[in-house]
Amino acid sequence: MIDPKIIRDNIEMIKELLQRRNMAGAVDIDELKAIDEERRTLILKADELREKRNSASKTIGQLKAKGQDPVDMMKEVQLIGDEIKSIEQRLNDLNERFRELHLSVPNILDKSVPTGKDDKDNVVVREWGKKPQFNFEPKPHYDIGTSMGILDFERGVKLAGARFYVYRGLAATLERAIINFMLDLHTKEHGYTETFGPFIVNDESMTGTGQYPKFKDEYYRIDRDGLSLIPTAEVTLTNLFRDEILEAEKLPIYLTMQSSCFRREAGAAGRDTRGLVRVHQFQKVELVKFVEPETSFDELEKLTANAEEVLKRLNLHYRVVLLCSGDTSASSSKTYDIEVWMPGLNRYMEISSCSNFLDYQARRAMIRYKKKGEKPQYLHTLNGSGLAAGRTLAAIIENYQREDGTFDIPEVLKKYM
RNA sequence: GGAGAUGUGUCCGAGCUGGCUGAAGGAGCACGAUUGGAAAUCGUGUAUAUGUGCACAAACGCAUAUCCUGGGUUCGAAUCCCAGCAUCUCCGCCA
Repeated sequence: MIDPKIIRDNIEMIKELLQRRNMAGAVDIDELKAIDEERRTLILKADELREKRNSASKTIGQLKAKGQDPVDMMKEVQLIGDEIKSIEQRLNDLNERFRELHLSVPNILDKSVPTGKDDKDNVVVREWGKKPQFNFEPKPHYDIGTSMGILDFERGVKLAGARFYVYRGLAATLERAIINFMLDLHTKEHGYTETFGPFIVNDESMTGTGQYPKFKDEYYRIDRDGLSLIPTAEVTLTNLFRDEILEAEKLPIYLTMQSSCFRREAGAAGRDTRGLVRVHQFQKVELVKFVEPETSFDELEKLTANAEEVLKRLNLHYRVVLLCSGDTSASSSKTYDIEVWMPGLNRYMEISSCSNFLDYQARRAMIRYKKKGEKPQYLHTLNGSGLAAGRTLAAIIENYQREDGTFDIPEVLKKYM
């Protein structure tokens, strides 16, 4: 959520924002404004009536204490009560609709974000390493893994359906090694605190980070319990401090957590269907930061660098892409994607996404901080993958492959095997 | 899953035979007085949200709401009723 006062006073700016984000029709800003105005007059009205009722009730109490029985006055106040009740009912409806619309308004974009329609308009900001050269035709990871007997897609389908897979032997061990390596790097060298929490969370948590209410179709929800499987540990980590006021001295807070991530991938049918690239369950090491507002863009650069460091140590060629206005997610004000080179697929593949949400999530989730002697204010949240483990496994298989159909283990992972 | 108990401010803790209680008392914290300095002592202050006033913002004023959450009864609810949630105890179950 962005500050409702900003919307109130800058209708045109918000409309422009929707244009740039390629979601012009997605939110009815005029309706939002109209509802906001109506609810404010009703709040005023209701408050005035309550004031009247409070003072009248007080008088009634005093009169009764003196032994009188002010029947007329009580009748009168009862009518006020009825009026309040009907205003409250209308107000409830309005507030609900207002919140619905308000939650749908995307975040303000940072000035540095290029205007563009989709991923074709994203801007490559840097590259690291170079594409490996092979004196044979490099194969995709799923062919290598399947023929080695370490990736089993058929049995994944048998167990759970399309886009599920099974790791056997080396693949399972290697992914575990990847996760441990990444966690060690982020905790021992980058200053993150290793955290572990629920993979299943309630609706408030899913709303706090922006998954609900708009994108309900993309996640697995257990309706009888009102709980959802997390699509990323960002949900668990960012909601840790929901409805809390943190002391300023505790900031910044850096957290990392490994989790399985569950996504329906609705609407992605037919895209990247093969292999480990797009699946319903994958493992990921997540990075989340809670910071003071003035520092959040510096923190974004550092966060992205932390994720890049994983690829550098694995010696995998990658590039960093600044997402354009149309490709940046609604909660984010600025996002860098890190894309690793996949020789077998012959393209770059997103392996991390690092975003600065400003106070957008903090406002939804009511995460604030307080300096001594000052009022509480919303802090800024950031997150990034550090990295997606399954895709890292796929990248290693493709980049480290040998002509004989097997692959090497990156040097830094050997001690984890 | 079954039975019972509990749920008040930063914390402890009164109130719960309905009105004068945003909430006694204590602790903590902040500031001030006292002191050569400190302890002790004394004084003052110590929530959040929303709306509104001041051209805006800050500060401030006013109003409303908040005693786990949501409903209800009542002229009026922290106090009564209902539902939910959480914690604790006992039983059941279990990696």
